[in-house]
Amino acid sequence: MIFIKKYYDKSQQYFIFTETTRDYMSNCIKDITHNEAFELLTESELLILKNNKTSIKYDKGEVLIKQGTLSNSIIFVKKGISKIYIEGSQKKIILTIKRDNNFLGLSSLYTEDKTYQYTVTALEKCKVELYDKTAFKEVLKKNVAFSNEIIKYINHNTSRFYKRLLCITEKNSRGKVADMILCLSNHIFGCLEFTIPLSRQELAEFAGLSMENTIRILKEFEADKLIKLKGKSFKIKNKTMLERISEFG
Amino acid sequence: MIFIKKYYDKSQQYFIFTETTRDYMSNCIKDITHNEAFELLTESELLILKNNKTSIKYDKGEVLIKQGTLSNSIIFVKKGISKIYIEGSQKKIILTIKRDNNFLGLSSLYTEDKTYQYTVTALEKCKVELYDKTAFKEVLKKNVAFSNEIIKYINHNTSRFYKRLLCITEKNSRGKVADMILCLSNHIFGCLEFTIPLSRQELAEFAGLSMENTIRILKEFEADKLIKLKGKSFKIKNKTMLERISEFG
DNA sequence: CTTATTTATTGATATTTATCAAAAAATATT
DNA sequence: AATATTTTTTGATAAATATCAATAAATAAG
Repeated sequence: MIFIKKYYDKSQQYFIFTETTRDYMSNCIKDITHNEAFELLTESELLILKNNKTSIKYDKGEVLIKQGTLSNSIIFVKKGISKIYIEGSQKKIILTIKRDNNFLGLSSLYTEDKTYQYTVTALEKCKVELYDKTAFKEVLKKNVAFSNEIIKYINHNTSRFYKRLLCITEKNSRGKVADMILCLSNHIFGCLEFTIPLSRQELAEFAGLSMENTIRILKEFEADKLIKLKGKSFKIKNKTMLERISEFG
Repeated sequence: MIFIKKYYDKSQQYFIFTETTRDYMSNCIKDITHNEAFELLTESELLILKNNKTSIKYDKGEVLIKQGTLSNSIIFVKKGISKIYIEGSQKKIILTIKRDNNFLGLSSLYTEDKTYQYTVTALEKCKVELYDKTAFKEVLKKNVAFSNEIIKYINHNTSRFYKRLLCITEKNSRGKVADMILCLSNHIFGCLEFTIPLSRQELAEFAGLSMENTIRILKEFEADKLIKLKGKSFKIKNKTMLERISEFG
């Protein structure tokens, strides 16, 4: 039987699940793809982008965007998984993991600070298109529907971060790890069995915990038969319980 | 002599400041005002807004925006201080405190989820203008410069949240409290002596700590002659040291 | 002005989580 | 295949922080 430890529950040291109708705040809101935006462009606008486009392939581990450098490009990832993270003075925190058909660098479109706010590195081979920011802005000026679609993507990211901020403040370490596993399953891989392109250290940076703590909780989940682990391959065996740990932890 | 306690510093239990050139990540990046956006509009566009505008006054404590309700308005705060916060299932976290001449609700402009992501309440009397979202979007569609200015505001908020996320993950409790005090001083009140419209509980929600812990650290800062406290009135006596605590804590 | 109620403060304590250290396992290198 | 190196895991421990409880102070209500 699995319980969730709660702070200072006097009557019983462990908290047993009860059915309540709380708002369930998870990092795991579904991500949206960004490819529809291009369909809003006219031939001439597409041509502007085409003439200011560079197609590049990145290998695993290579840096697509480096925090602090001048943001001269808007990047569209056609294929591949990448991690977006902020580098602090002591720690790193992975904001999100992005799949195919996503823009990178939109949050640096119009800002006083002309540098990228985060670093992006490829977690596997990535095929990307670099658009010159000036040209991209030109198209943005010409086409209001396109511009609004871009606002939509930016706002979608923002609402993800609101949730993430709350999760980091509110959830305990088990909740964070459960949430991360569900996030990987639901939104990155879309299935219950997957192999992560992340080290344990990176998992910790994603969960916002120390590596040792993250590992310990993963092992705990394994002992409780919630997941099955083998190196980087994960198998979710009791999704309902993971959801409850994420919700109540 | 003031030291900053560091985790497990073996050689010496307390960490003494050393001059390094680290990136200093603070929540306290300067906020921008949003009134310039209106200057980009034509007469006819201003008229559309004017015809879809309601002017309202809110008293202290009243709710301007409620998380989860349908986002039918874009709000422009002409005058007054308000707090923006996310309500979790167990905790609240104050995202930011906004002054005069700021838009609220921009992050709900274009989203699948048509509800507000956060709650906003007045910390003092507020004079606001409610714009019908449909009309606001109509103007956005007509005027690209306006649209881009709005993107700028949204992105500015985003970069604030990136920093905030990092601060919450990286800083210890003293660093968080020091950072909060500096934020209030630099960007909300613009001076070293100010009276906060926040309770201790709200300060804790702003710092992301428990109320008791927040109070204890405030008292500690007072004992160390960094600040002077009297109820809700604050006086900063050693800004340099606060900055270092925020930086290294 | 007195009493009730809320808010702020302090102290003691428990829990969570990070850190350190060392071993085991996995991967890379020769 | 043997060795070196890195990553992962485990155990022990310390520090940070939250919680509980009780008191003090401030504010509101009668």
